[in-house]
Amino acid sequence: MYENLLQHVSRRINLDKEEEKLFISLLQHQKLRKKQFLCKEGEVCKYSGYVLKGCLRTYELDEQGNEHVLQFSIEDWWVGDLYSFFTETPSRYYVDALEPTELALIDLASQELMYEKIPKFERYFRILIQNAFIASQRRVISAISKPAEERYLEFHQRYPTLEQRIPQHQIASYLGITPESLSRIRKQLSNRKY
Amino acid sequence: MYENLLQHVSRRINLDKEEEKLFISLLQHQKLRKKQFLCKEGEVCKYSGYVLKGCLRTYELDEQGNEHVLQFSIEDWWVGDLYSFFTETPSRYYVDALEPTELALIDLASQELMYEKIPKFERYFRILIQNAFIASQRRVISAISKPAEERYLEFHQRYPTLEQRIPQHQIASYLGITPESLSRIRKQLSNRKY
DNA sequence: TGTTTTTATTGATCTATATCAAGAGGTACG
DNA sequence: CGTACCTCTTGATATAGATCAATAAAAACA
Repeated sequence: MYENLLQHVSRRINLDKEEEKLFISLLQHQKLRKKQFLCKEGEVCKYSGYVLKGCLRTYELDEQGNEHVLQFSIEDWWVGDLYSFFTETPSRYYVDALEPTELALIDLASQELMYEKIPKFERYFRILIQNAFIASQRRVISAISKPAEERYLEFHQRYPTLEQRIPQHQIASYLGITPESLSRIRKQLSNRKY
Repeated sequence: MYENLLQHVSRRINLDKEEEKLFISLLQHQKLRKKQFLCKEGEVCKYSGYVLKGCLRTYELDEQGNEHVLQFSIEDWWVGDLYSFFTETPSRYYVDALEPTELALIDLASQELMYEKIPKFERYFRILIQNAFIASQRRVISAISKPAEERYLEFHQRYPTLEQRIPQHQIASYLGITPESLSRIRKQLSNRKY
């Protein structure tokens, strides 16, 4: 059931069988149907989740009620609001399922237990967060410096599989443009190709 | 000389005297004059730097030769291109000093030695990077969903001291707008106050 | 299978911000 | 001390992308 997750860990650090067992024992399995929430704004995000199957989105709702997608999470990614999770304060984000989804959840106490019992777990998460941070910084640069078409092309090239699975208007939201604009951009690009 | 840095570390993890000594022994002290570079695009970023004094900026240069500021780093922040540093690949960013600056540098081999000898160092950097990641995600949301004036106000409120030290056109670049626009936004705001 | 909901497209118009151009203080420096 | 060069401001105009509105196709659903 957790083969992928254990492999994901073992690509970064080496766990012996005992350690693997401890880790697994701390996980909870959860299924979400489409549109179900992993967590909501105003609630403490109690879990970090490893996506076993499916796809989720993390988004913020602004005062006018518009959704702004912070990220998509598919198989073999961790999902959750890190800030809310670690500080146990109310989250500013919603996380919901775009597809039927299965997760391996870990709560804060368990995560801290892991850090204590198996210090190299710090390394595992340090590496993951470091990569996420690097990617986030690149997205900042894109967002502040590049026109919509270029941002779309970057997304298209970096996440070709995501683009298949996810409705266009969600991608538009991730890119910071309206669905109408993305539709026009795609049209222009496909005209230009021929 | 490194009191602030040691305090910075000790607020996150506990080091004994021996460990502190090892850490300090791996640091190199560097001074930069205004406009000098810590690293440049195309070069491997050999060091992570802890800012002892001064202020730096990390920026990207686009094809048209425009600078886009990714971040400012003042006292008690770490600076450098994490991706280039850890992968030892050429950086896409420039890092230079906006003021006369002093840094405590650590190279990759030393950092890895620290991780090996004092595993809790993983924790120290995991916590720092986690906080940086959280902040970066918030900036993404701002950049893709909020108008320039609001982004400026957020910056103004979050980094009031930075705004004093840094030329306005650098802040404009950080916000993803032109210096002209920032000038007009500030004018409007100051008119509205009275 | 018919009905509702979601998703994508297209057109007309509007607006926030960019661009281009000029000038004016400040500050650094030869 | 004067000359260069940063830095900021202001005005005129241009434009990328938003908004509003309508339609239609596709998917979900009962």
